[in-house]
Amino acid sequence: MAKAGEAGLSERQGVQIARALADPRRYEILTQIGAHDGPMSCRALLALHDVSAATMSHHLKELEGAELIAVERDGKSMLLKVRRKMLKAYTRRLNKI
Amino acid sequence: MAKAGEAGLSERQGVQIARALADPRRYEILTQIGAHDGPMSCRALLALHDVSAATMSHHLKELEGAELIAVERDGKSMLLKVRRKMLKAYTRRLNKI
DNA sequence: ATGACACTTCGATAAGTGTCTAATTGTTTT
DNA sequence: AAAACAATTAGACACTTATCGAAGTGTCAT
Repeated sequence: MAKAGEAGLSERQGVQIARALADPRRYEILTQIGAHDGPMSCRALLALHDVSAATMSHHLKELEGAELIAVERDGKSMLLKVRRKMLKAYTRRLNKI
Repeated sequence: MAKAGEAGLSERQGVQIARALADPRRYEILTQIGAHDGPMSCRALLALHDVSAATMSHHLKELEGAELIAVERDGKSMLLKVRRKMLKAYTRRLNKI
């Protein structure tokens, strides 16, 4: 019996993750959230990318939609964390090819 | 061009692989080549997809450009194989996030 | 050589996407 | 309440891409 965390991704999830990872900026954003010490804010990411807040918001929504990041809100700020279990599930799928 | 072994992927390779995997049809093509017993031909793939030969050619070029498949020619036919080392290198990169 | 087969290339098109500015919503501070 | 701050939404634009049909290239069979 497989553990909950090892369940396979749905078709839709697979596609959404692949799409989310396909944009270089989004990939970079993901690595930056991952490398950050503790949850990262949208503001902190904006300091690292020369794009408008609207564009950043769009990218974060894609990453959240793909469930590659977890988003919490703390007052005005966002708290962003990488969902590594999701990444792991995705790579497991790729390695089955 | 970097080898797929233990060496990391270049930035360009990472982006190209992610993009290649982001189209559902291309992902399916890749799994079908992988599931096939021995090298697969373009013709065999065309039997599985309702697209023109031109479109299939385009997708195979993307997969080849990303180095996700190896392409050999045998007379009229193509011989397609999955380059699993490349997939492995890509998943290794993702799991480092 | 002629024709059939297996792709490939070209030009076009419709749909998708990354980006912006401007306007909006929600939250904290004064 | 008003101003400031953080993020979102809406609408627009430029660029990319999945797709096609048609014409081209290389290979095998007759």
